[in-house]
Amino acid sequence: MSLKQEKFYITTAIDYVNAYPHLGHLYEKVCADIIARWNRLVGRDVYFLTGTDENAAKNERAAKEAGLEVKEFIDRNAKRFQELCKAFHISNDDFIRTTEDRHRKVSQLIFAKMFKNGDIYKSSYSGLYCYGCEEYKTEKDLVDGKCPEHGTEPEHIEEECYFFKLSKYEKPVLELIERNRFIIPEKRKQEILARIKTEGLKDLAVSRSRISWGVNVPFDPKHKIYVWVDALVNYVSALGYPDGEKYKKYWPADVHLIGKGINWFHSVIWPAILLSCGIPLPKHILVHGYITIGGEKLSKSKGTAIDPFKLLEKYEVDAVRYFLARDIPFFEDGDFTEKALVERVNGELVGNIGNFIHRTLTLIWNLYAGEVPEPKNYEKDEECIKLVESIRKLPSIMRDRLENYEIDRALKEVADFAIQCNRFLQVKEPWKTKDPDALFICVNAVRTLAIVLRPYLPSSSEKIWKMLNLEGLPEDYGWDSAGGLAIKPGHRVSRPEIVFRKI
RNA sequence: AGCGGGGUGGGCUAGCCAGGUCUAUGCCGCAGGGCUCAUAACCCUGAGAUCGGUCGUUCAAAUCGACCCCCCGCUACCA
Repeated sequence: MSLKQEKFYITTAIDYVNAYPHLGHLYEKVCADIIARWNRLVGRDVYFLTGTDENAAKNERAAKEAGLEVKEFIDRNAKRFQELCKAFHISNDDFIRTTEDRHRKVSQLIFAKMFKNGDIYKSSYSGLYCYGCEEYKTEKDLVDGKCPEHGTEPEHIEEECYFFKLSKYEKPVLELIERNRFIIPEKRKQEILARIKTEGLKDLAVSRSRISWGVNVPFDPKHKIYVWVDALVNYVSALGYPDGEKYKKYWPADVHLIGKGINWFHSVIWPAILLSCGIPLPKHILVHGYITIGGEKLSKSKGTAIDPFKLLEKYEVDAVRYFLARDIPFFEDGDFTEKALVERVNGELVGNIGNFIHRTLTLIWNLYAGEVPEPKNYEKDEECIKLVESIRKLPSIMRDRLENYEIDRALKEVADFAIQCNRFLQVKEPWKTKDPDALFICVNAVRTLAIVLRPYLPSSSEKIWKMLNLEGLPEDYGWDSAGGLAIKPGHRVSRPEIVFRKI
């Protein structure tokens, strides 16, 4: 059976580099990583992309404030985002920076293509321009009609720029969105739908003059390509569009994972751009919620933004990953507090999951010198049957959850499973009864845990796997193998070590 | 304002779409007990909510409908 391996291309939004990464950036990457790793585990050929958005004119200002050259400034910050990925074990296959040549030339190519297809025309844009900020302001940016930054009234000016005929694509885009599960979840789909229906699609200004940082419009270098158009292109430029091998293999994207704030660009503008260029459309726009800190929105100015690197000084990578995946409802906003983190990790990851793993292995050493015992008749014992059944079902229950991107709920299934395992031990009391059946099943339950935790807690999963003294890694056996009793009697396990420590 | 989502024991939360099995789930916390293999872990029991309010549909509503109150999100550049 040599079925062609199914491919799976997932992207995160690319991050603005006008500041250092915060918890929200990390959250998105962790979620994408879990999805990517899970898809690898079920056997798909995964390509996982993340990166940075570096062509925004705002970078100029931010750089000036930091007292650095723009290039120097964005290099420094982009590096920080790359380090973030490494530090949190994000398994991205590539990291695209939009200032790279490979991106810029595709950005220009796409723009040229839209132009060639008659979807870009020159007109004039008028708006309120703040010379201090060097950018247009909208009404709501202003405080008492003044730029809050400079305290000056922006001037009403008019300039030539290029427009994209977004309006032309209203119908196909609407049809696309009405299609089931293009935008996930439903809630976000309704928001966009409502907006298209009430406002309709207006042509979009896609070039800016008066700025010096950015990508030139290919046929008119006095203008820079609008950052959003440029940014979205990263999803194909990173694959080597138009004729790169990776592009041929992985495009269209299966999932664009984004925050709710940029849904419009991904669900409306991006498809319109692709339609204009005759490029196939992505399959799903997956919209997650935001993290709040103590109930407040993340805000750099209020100082509520949390530095993920600081977190690592106090907590282990997998503790943070566990909390983010488990406590933040994937499709909703979720609150971060250190108290909640500590509680969740100590109570659930350490107390339940970790403890079960540890006590199982300890029991095997205490009672059987590290050798998995030969079971007698677990097929006839009611308690045993129940747990074996849970082992068998867990991967498929989680699969249902994960196919729907219910990352948090899938992980809850793991926690519930561990609780059941602990109860089972309590009832069977193998330390008293010396019942070999209980431990035979438990050691297999530990193996199940190692596999299902693999996407969430890659390094802990590996530790558990090694402790069980199993060959290779979970991915060599695949997701569904988690449902079996693959550890046979006579197998020797290693001495238990603590995997999850209390914090 | 328009559109969308939500209000469930002290905190968080499941259930609501397909009404009865909800005498409402689970976690944290609290009170008591058990066990002692385990990282003072784990297990059991208990107290605690009439499911935002009012009215209605129905033999039957947390679940459906109407109205009201409150919270949140989206409405062109914040993951």
